[in-house]
Amino acid sequence: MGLAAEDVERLDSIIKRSRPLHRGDHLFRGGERFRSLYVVKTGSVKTYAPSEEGGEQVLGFHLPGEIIGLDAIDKSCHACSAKVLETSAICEVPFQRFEELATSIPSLQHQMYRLLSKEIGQDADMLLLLGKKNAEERLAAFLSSMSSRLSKRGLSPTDFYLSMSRHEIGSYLGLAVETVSRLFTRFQEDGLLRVDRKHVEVLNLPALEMMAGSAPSSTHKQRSN
Amino acid sequence: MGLAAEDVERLDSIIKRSRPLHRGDHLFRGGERFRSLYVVKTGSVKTYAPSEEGGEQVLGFHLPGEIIGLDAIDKSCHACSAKVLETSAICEVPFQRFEELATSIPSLQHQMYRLLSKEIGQDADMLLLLGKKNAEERLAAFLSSMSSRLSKRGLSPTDFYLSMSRHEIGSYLGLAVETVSRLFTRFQEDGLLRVDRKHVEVLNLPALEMMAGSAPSSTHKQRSN
DNA sequence: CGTATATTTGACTGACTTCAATGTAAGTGG
DNA sequence: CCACTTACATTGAAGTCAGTCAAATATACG
Repeated sequence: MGLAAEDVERLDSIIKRSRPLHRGDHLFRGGERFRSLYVVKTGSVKTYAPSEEGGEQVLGFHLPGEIIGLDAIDKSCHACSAKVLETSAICEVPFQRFEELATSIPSLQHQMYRLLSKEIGQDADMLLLLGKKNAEERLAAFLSSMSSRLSKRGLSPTDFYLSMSRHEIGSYLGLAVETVSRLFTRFQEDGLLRVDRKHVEVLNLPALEMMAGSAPSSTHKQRSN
Repeated sequence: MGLAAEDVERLDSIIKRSRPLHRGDHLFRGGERFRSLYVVKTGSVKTYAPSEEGGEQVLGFHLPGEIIGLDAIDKSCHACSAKVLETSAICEVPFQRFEELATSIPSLQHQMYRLLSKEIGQDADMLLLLGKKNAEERLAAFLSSMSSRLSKRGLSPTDFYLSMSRHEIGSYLGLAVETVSRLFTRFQEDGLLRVDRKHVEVLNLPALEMMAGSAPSSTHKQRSN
């Protein structure tokens, strides 16, 4: 990270470590005042915006090492809600104190810029996915992303458990639950995966990544706007 | 903005003002090294990612007062390209120098965080649009957005020229050109707009905003995942 | 062990895309 | 100034992917 040892210590001193949270617990809800950023240590979290008519739009899934709440700095109150998907350890970083600290540590400042910028870049990838890719490519992209993010944390890139439901995956990818389910079945039939409920074994990662990279599998390509 | 006069002056001193740029000029291209942020003074700019097969995905349209390039801070090279849509005045802000300056002006630092965070929030809105809204709602949202952004700059919220083509609008909204064209026609038939080529007169802004707010107009609602 | 919830599977439908053709504006050069 | 070219926009017809509806399983949980 390029932080001196004493700086790391100072940063460490403002971080709050909570006891483990459990499935269904909220880190924050839409409308609440923004006070802290949250870092996932273990487990997983989803962020979502309650859309009209009770339905919810899933905005993202957050795995270990990832940060939650960056979108709330601007409005100083949360526009979305964050809910824990499985028993998780989450660190809380009070933003006000963090900002004061960052003022005196330029390299921390820079890291923060990069972090915010990275989030914007990832959103652009997602925009591309939702704007141009078909159902098959979307699920392939989702699984590829999970694979690479998990492996960054030293976990298996080809064998993992999905903590979110098919419905949540569908909401995130802009697809109906049924479509997600059918695709899992098809991917399995095609020998790309072995799926057992939440458990996924990726049998052909390169093929999955190829598919995700917006190379339509079939001869006809839709949505080539 | 909450900046002292002398700070404003310091900020002003690092900004480069270029001569007017013209339709088709690039601010930067994907792959180039990131050096500066760009602020639109007058005119408009589109950012886009060249997708495979020559097609391009439009990522955003940038109007006066808006900032371009925030996504490149992280990777220190541009992931997308930025092209001027009409004769425009653009300011260049060398990021390195900006960052140094921000270190000594905490309120500028804070503004920068807010700016980056706001961008993330807007991307989330767009995710929701692409994930859940139908064609009609998308175009309504696009027009509402244009209207409100223009009026923020003191321009008419109900009478404006679109500097981008129907094709670019379609790409941005994840729709085919033909769909966009048909919707313009329909909106006009329904008395929401008067359209003449690039010129748009909004006749019923509240109705348009209502439509954009994801309240399906017809009785049947698709994509209610 | 029974009830609620999640997932899967099938049949059908429709919104939007694709294909195709025409219309309109803008630009070029003789 | 007017053919010619090119790009953009509109409109119609037809096809398809993914959504909706419906029902059967499978799983979770009190």
